[in-house]
Amino acid sequence: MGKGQATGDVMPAAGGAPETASPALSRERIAEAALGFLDRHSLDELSMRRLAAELGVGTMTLYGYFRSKEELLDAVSDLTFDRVALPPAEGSWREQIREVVMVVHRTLAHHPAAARIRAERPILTPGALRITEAALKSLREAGFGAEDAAGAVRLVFTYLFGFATFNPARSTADARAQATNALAALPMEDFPEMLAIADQAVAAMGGEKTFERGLDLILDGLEARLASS
Amino acid sequence: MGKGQATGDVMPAAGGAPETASPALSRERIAEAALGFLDRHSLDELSMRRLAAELGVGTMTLYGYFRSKEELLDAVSDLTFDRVALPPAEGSWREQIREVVMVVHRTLAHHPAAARIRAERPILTPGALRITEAALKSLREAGFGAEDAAGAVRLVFTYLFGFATFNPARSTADARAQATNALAALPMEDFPEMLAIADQAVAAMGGEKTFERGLDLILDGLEARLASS
DNA sequence: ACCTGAACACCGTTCAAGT
DNA sequence: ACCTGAACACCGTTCAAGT
Repeated sequence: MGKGQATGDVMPAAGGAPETASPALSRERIAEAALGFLDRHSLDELSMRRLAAELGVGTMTLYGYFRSKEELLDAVSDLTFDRVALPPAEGSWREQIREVVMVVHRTLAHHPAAARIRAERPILTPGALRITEAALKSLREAGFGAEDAAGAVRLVFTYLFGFATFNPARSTADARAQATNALAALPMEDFPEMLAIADQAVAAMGGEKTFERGLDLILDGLEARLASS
Repeated sequence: MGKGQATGDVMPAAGGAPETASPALSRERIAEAALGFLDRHSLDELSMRRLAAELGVGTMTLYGYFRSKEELLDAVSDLTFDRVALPPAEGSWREQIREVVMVVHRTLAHHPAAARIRAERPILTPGALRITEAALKSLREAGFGAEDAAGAVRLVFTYLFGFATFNPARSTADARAQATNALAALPMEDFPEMLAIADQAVAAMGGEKTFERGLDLILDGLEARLASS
């Protein structure tokens, strides 16, 4: 499926090529370049024209490797998740799930566009499902039923992608300042609760600690479900 | 803030105007039209040109009401959340939170684009924060500390928007068939767990039951947190 | 005051052609 | 086999003008 369509990653005329010479194009190399672009710019800024220019080729050259921009973005998504290195399955089921989730979380934090690409399109490629498979194995061995395990995986997936998409990237000082200002502008009489905990509300808007606290709460819920079955 | 920039919703020359005559333009009426468009089409399909055409005005007319497409989308988002009718605060804190979450969930399910619009932009308008305020009130009265309450609200927000964005809309038969096929194509030796529960995995991909099961698990986690503090 | 066409600087993609 | 410019049908938005 998919990846083998490239022409082989042979360097052109091995030997004293100048450093500016680029290796032969391939689906992989183009997807790689797109991923690199997306780590530096937003998804909206990625265009076939800009990407081609960055690779030093004509725009239409890319269409020799991908049928459409959508197919290219699918490849970027695959590349991202193919690279996730699964942690060894050690410790309790809770520790195992936690590790898998954190590995995916770090990937999404490092490649902010990866989650966005996936919006409304399901993830159904082997490279990505391999991660689901590992989580499922830990849960089933711990005693979760088929339905509970499937629901748990889905909940965690929704949390991972939701967090990556709807929390200010890297919770910049800028985003915090903006939020603080917006809250300060609220009328005290209509928003007593929010204003009383404004500091904590702004802190909870993003960052590692917020992610992990939410994850731990979900794991608490899973633990309770397991105990009562 | 904002909404009062319109010129007033006066009908033009009240009287025997033909039915095709449209009421005077206003920020509200344009945002309304955009929301209607988005309920029938995807976010990608909304363009200033198409929206203007649908309203029977020139494209540039819209720029007399909104400085940019982004500002228009913000208004659509505001409109959506302004309309959420908060349920009466009755019953236990858990019932109260559950009701608020379900009301927002129904809104997002009815207006699929609303969540997408919000990706990476925080929600900080009074109409939306009013919902947060209600949730916060229930949690604080129940005894949640400032940090726990802020974290709970954030977790629930992430779940709501993550679910709306990353689960196949309305879990159509089409999406299910696609998922079933993709799973059936996996090699049995690499995906034993996934294939053993394929039916449940596909069922968990979307739908009301999946949403509510995830929500109840989060509420279980919150309950445990409250009990242990 | 309110509305707008033309124009500019972009898009993704088809097509017919270049080597 | 691999690459590509021109062209088409779109975008959001600026500007200068219309009533």
